[in-house]
Amino acid sequence: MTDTSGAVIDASSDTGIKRRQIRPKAERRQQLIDATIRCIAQHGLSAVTMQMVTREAGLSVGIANLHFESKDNLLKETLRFVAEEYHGGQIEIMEGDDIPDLGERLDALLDFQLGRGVTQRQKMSVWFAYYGEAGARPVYQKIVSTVDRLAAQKLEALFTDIIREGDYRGVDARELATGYSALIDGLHLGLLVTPRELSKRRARAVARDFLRRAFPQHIH
Amino acid sequence: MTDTSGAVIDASSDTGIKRRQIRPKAERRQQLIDATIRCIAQHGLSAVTMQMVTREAGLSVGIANLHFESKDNLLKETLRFVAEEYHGGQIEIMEGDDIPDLGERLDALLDFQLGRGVTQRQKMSVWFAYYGEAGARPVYQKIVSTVDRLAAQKLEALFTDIIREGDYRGVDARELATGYSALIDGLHLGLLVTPRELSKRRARAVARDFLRRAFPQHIH
DNA sequence: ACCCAGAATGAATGAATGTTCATTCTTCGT
DNA sequence: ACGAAGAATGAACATTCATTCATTCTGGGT
Repeated sequence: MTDTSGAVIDASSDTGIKRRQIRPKAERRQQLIDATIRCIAQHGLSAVTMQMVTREAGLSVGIANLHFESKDNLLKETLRFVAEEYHGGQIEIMEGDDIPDLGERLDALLDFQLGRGVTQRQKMSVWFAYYGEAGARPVYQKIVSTVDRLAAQKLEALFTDIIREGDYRGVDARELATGYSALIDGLHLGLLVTPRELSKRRARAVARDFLRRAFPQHIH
Repeated sequence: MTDTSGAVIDASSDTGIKRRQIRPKAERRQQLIDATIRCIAQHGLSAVTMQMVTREAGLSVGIANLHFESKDNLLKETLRFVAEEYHGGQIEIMEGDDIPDLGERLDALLDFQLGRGVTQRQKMSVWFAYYGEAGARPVYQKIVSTVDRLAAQKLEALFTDIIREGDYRGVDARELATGYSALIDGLHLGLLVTPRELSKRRARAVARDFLRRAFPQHIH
């Protein structure tokens, strides 16, 4: 067997022959999810095969059905992981009291949403691959909307605090939160599909502009 | 042969047996593209098969490879059709001098973008199905970005005119156009994935708010 | 040193799908 | 009325893929 992935885990002998390793279930699951993310990003959701994923993970084909029941389930769990990572990160920033200044907290949120971690092409590809199928797959809709709703509530709460602090008039927190979320999603799309036209730098500027127009005292 | 699609075209005899019809190439192509759109919306891009599409169109499997060379090509042409329909409609409104008032023209644009025609779940599903694959398929990226760039230019031009007319200060047409486009994309996403949380009505309100904040004299 | 629970493997299987092409059928010009 | 051009058909074929499971292997417990 030729190891094309180059991911030799145990190179105890210099022969390059990969030794079988036994690892706990949780670790293998994560390993497979990570490999799935890379495969979706590189080949697209519709082109992903089990062989592709398991080879990317440096494992055999049987293992995927051992830890996840089926391909469908693996894809579902991968979406859940990405969704929770993204929304979890946002929520942590929004409700975290480690940043007392509300303006700075907004900045941190923006940095997270359009910064290194999330905006990596890999993660964005996965994100939108699922969005694309969501129209036809209620399961995906449910996974996304569950975490999405919580994040939306936290954002609304943060905006409400900011509106109170800045005594802004004629601004509806809920509507503004909806708009901001949509704007961020749209910018992610732009970064993914037309990276030539929209740099990450400019995307950040656009998002900051939106916030500044709404909360001029909090964003400089 | 049982006709499950119920699309009996020629019912000249009351037997219900579908008669073979010969139609010009262009018509069949459009028929197949329309069927493809419906299939993608209902089953998702990754689940679409040639059998599914041709049955939906009420035709035989061979016909698809007669008018398009391959499945890949059919999907490509379908994307091109949807992209041109959407962006073409926008551009027509933006550069159309049949609406002299710039504020009204903005309204018309918004109506088109979040109105009946485009926001149908069918079209949105198709739109985002391709976005999802765009990360891995340069062909899709190219098709979308080509029409996208033109629409972005027209929007920037419209905004520039409005800024001049309203004498708005501290507003950059290009940046605002990027933001508005992203906002509309994001709202489409919300309508598709979380229709429970975001109604079409509210999406329109959010978009109007964005425009009002930027061009208060033009949007009431 | 030995054993065994269960983790890991990958060849085999069966189902599904894209594509081909020999054949049938329609239409239209003459 | 006739014939030819080419549109339409769908059974057949080759390929690809998800899933299974008999077998092999590993590492911790005794």
